[in-house]
Amino acid sequence: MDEVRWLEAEEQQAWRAYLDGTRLLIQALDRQLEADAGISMLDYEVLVVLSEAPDRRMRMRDLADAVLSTRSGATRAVTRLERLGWVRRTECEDDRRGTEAELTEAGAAKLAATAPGHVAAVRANMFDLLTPADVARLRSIAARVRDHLLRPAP
Amino acid sequence: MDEVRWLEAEEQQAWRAYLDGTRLLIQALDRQLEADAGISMLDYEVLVVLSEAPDRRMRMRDLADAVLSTRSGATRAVTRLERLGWVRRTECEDDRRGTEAELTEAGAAKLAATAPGHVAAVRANMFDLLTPADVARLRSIAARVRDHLLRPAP
DNA sequence: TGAATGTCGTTGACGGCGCAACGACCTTGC
DNA sequence: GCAAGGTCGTTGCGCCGTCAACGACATTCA
Repeated sequence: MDEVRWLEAEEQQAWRAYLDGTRLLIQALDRQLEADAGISMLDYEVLVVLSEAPDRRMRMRDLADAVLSTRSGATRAVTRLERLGWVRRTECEDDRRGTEAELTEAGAAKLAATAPGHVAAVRANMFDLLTPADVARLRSIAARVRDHLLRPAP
Repeated sequence: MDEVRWLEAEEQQAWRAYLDGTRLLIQALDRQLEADAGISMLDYEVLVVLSEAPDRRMRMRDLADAVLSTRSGATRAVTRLERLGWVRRTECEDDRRGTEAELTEAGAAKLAATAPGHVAAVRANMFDLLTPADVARLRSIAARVRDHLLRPAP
């Protein structure tokens, strides 16, 4: 191990602020969703991803990848959402191992009812604090980090 | 509820990239710490916070606040770290309800051994991808979000 | 064709975390 | 001085997530 390149003061502060700000933000959004819709953030993301998929359906594997979770995470999320009636399971036609998750009408309605409050919270705690230039820069930064870490298994 | 101000395309992309990039980054750092030091990110933060405290000791309540966790989270983290010998519990002198957590010599050594790898990972997955202007902007953005959400109970 | 290898989704075991409730202790206000 | 109410740290409970292992099925390749 060579000698260590520690973080500069500016980097240190950026890192702490990023860590703390992110944690607080996610917590706040999770609470908002839990309180207003009785749903977790992962569950919400599953609904969003499904709602944007062709025919509102997706294979479990693709769903897991889309929400950056594991297969077992997807299984359990879909099981929860299925119990609530927002999602339905069907078998794949071309691959008899496969299962597809499909957004139900009730699920689409739930999402439509939940989205405004969530978006409002995202605005209030994030975008209302940012200038357009901030947003552009943040998008660029976050995309770089994401793509860097996504390269191994895209 | 008035009509909804949805996210602009640019905001939408920034938001998704931020969410995904953050999740991947935290995962990567957590894995690195787990693999190289057998320690979680919260545990690592506890060690860092303690190492920077006067006399390397802190009350449980302050510790919980410092790592943005709950009292129970702090209790369990300290219990874990105590079992490993990195942290020691002592009673408060002026408040007989209180408990203080103190970083041991072994804990300080552990932190010194762990920090270089962690910092390297933070660099590799984040700051090496950023220009100085990016860092300054990120710091500003994150600080705004953090302070906004910290106001209710500082 | 058929065996070896890989992938799919699920499950059991395990651990982390928040919530609520608890006993112990402190503080306030009369 | 003391009762009422607040705060401290801990713990039982339940939820959620990952990991490892599994049976079922697909794919590959000789």
